[in-house]
Amino acid sequence: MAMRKKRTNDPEGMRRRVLDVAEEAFQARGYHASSLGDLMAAAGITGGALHHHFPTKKALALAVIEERVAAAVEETWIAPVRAASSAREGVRAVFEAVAAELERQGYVRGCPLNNLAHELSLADADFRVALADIFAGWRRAIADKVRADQQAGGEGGTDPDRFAALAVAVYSGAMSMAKTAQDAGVLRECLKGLENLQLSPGRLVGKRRRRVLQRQIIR
Amino acid sequence: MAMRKKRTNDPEGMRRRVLDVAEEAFQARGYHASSLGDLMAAAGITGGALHHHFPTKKALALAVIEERVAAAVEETWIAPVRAASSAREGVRAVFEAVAAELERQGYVRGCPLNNLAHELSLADADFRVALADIFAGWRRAIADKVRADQQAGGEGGTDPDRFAALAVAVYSGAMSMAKTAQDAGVLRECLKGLENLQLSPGRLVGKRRRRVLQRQIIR
DNA sequence: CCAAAAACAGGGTGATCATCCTGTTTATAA
DNA sequence: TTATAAACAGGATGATCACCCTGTTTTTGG
Repeated sequence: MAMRKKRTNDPEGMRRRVLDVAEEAFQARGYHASSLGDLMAAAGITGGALHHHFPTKKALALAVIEERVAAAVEETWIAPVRAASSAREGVRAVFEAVAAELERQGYVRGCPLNNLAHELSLADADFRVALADIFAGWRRAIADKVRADQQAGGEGGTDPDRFAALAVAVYSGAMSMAKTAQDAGVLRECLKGLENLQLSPGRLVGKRRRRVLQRQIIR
Repeated sequence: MAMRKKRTNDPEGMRRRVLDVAEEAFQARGYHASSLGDLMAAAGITGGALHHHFPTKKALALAVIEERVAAAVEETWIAPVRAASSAREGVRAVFEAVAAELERQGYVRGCPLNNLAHELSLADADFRVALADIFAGWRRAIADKVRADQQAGGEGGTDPDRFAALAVAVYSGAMSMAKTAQDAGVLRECLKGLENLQLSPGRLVGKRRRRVLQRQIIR
């Protein structure tokens, strides 16, 4: 009697399921608190399959960062800001949408990028660079939108890079507090502050100073 | 021949040394990445001594949060803001001082409170509450200073709670980026934005809404 | 059709980790 | 002085973890 297929090889699907589970676990419990055994059980896969697609836990986390976290920032922040009528309106809309979503679901897991950035930036240089690149792209998208507004005649008194840094900082910090308090209200509070924000133009004396610190990853 | 003292019991000193190395390790590597073996070796103590003062790792972390992290926020933020000529000046001075210190030491370890908040808030309710209390005290100190400024005739158009939330959020978020980029420049960039901040008064229609989300700690 | 590689299964392994336990030394109180 | 508790020493233990290895099944390329 002929044996039926015991397995259906589906490498893309398998890889996607692993990333799904890992993204979820790293967001909810963090990198170190998520064991590969947990992930294997949650994804319903074996150690051999996991090791085939991601030889180490670090490789898996790097894939989560570069593919999933970056995509989440793109979807949640960059695309909406680009599509908005202005940078200010885009930032406002994202804050509003995130606050509404958090209140709807009833708990706050925090920002995926900031969550991993805090846990992994000092642990490994590859992690740190990957995460820093996402922050940079996030800020650049907002600053570019401000510059586009200025080309269109608006936002005369706003320094694009400064506004972008402030928007990302306020969101990151507000989300940190919201997660710790399990209360999304601080997001709305901070949004109101940002809405009333007036930014004087950056003084144009010389290029913006940028002092990169010497790297030193501890132990 | 008489045996000399083999040991000098010093419970306070022992406890302090454990907290010293734990504070340092949790800040540099995080809670889960710091093993009790590492801490014992760094502090030069035995397992028996550690277990005597802190029966579990969680108890040790809780002590670090309640005694050391809270004290760090008090020393770095609350006391300087209270002593400043105004809330705005206090916030400015702290940003400036922290940025200068980071540039001096050449690397960025991030904010102790935010570091632990991100890793532990969702992991354990006791951790979360202890960390949320520190955030609350931090914001309250700044808001109180704004109210004092208003009693003295200044800051007429600023909502105290809103300004405090924004200041803490900007600092937390800027520090997150500074840590990930290993570059303190974003702190100065965000400070400039805060300096030019104008906050319209909060509308006084009714009490400030505060919607506390139902608790749901994952797994 | 037939190798060769890719995809997956599943048990093993050494290391690490938090906690516990028994015993010894030091301080305290009666 | 003496009993009692606190303070510390140091090894034991069971669980967990990331990674590896061998073998089997499926797909692919010639």
